[in-house]
Amino acid sequence: MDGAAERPKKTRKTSWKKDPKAVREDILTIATEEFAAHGLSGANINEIARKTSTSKRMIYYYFEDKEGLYCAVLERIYASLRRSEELLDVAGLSPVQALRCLVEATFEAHANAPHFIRLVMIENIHNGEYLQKSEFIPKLNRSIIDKLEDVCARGKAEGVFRDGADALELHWLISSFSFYNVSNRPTFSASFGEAIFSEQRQADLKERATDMVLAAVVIGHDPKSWN
Amino acid sequence: MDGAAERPKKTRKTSWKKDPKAVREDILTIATEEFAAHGLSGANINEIARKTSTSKRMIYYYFEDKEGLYCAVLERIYASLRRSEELLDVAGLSPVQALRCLVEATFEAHANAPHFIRLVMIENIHNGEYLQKSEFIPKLNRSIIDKLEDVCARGKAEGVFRDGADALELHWLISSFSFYNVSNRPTFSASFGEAIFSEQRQADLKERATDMVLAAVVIGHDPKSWN
DNA sequence: CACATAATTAACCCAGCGGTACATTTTTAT
DNA sequence: ATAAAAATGTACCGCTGGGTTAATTATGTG
Repeated sequence: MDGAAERPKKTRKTSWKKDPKAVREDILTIATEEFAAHGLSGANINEIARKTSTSKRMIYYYFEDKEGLYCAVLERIYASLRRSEELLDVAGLSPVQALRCLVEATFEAHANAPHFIRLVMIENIHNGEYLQKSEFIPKLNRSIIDKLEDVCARGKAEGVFRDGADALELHWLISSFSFYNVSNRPTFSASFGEAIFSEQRQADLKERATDMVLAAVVIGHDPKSWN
Repeated sequence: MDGAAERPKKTRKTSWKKDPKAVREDILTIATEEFAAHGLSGANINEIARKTSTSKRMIYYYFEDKEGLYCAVLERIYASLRRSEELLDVAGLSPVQALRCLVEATFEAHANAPHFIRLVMIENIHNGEYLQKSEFIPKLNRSIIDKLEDVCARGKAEGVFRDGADALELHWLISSFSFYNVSNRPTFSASFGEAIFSEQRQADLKERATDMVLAAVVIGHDPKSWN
């Protein structure tokens, strides 16, 4: 009706700071929570923006689009977990003790990184297509394999590990129960109760699983002889 | 302009069959694929309807809303997998052979049920909230635990299994690598290559993992004595 | 200080998608 | 037969949410 009233008064904030690095980090931190909580399609850009100390526009400014933001989140959390793996030093331990240490550390690291677990689950739902695009992710993962290979080699040299002991297979195995223990807790609890997720039972499980990994590589018994 | 033309000719199909059961099943089959492929929020009702031989209206008629459809899909696939577990009969085997058989069957069942795996992953992303609502799911899961308990009891009675052998822990362990092997294949491949997913390596892995489970329960070696 | 450029804000757009209204047709019960 | 109930089709709606436009302010550089 009133033509003059159409143009609203542009009463903007007249002053604000600039801090690109902090803004980027802020967005990534919030986005990590939201993607971990709701998945790629489930997460809401408006909601992420709202929880941020900045605006939606900045998300698109820095990350292009929703997928770009998701990729950045994924790479960041992968890098942070792998970096913590690199800190492990088992060079001074005997092969058996070194392996024991690696298994326990992996189990605990997974238990303490729920966001990482959830994001990896989500990425698997998407068939790993975003991880595949990433160039530097494969390089990151060498560290843990290198450590396991070293331990295997030493164990074989000392005559305590069987010849077939393989670093990649060990990693597959160790990761599997460490990951599953966190990732599938909801459905496992729903089916079988929460008992095994008590602190005590988790410690038991960790020990049992560790023993088992050792049993898989240490010479001294022959599963084929059992019946 | 033309008032008379507003009302379109209702040239409907003048005859069609009714088959409620088939329509319901058709919807569930398509919905299973779509939810497994795209997740709860990622799946699209219009798309599901399009792939169905019926209309969107029928989805809401039978399943109330998107969540209702998702729950129905989840219960259906859970039931089908558990039903196949019940067919396993290891009562005639020795405890060691029975356990071996159960582990291998579980590993293979998971490898051959990608939709189930993906839906469970998705349900875990949603913290198992829909599974918790279900009344008959917990009952379904008794079967496999019962079998493991029976095997454990027999193994202990015969003096071949250690005293601490626990059915639930065993199930946790067996499920973990069986599930992870399928669920995390995309990210694992992206990080470490596809090598271990070849047919041959999978068979090796299955055997190795089975040996390990046995090592965890069979008396005859002592992990604590290793160093 | 001037000016280009980087960073930021506010307001808006619009397609896609979950969900519904209502008419219509088949089946079933009496 | 006939009416009630179950099953189905068509068209539509409103809002959510990813993405954009354009203006504005801070910052670095010669």
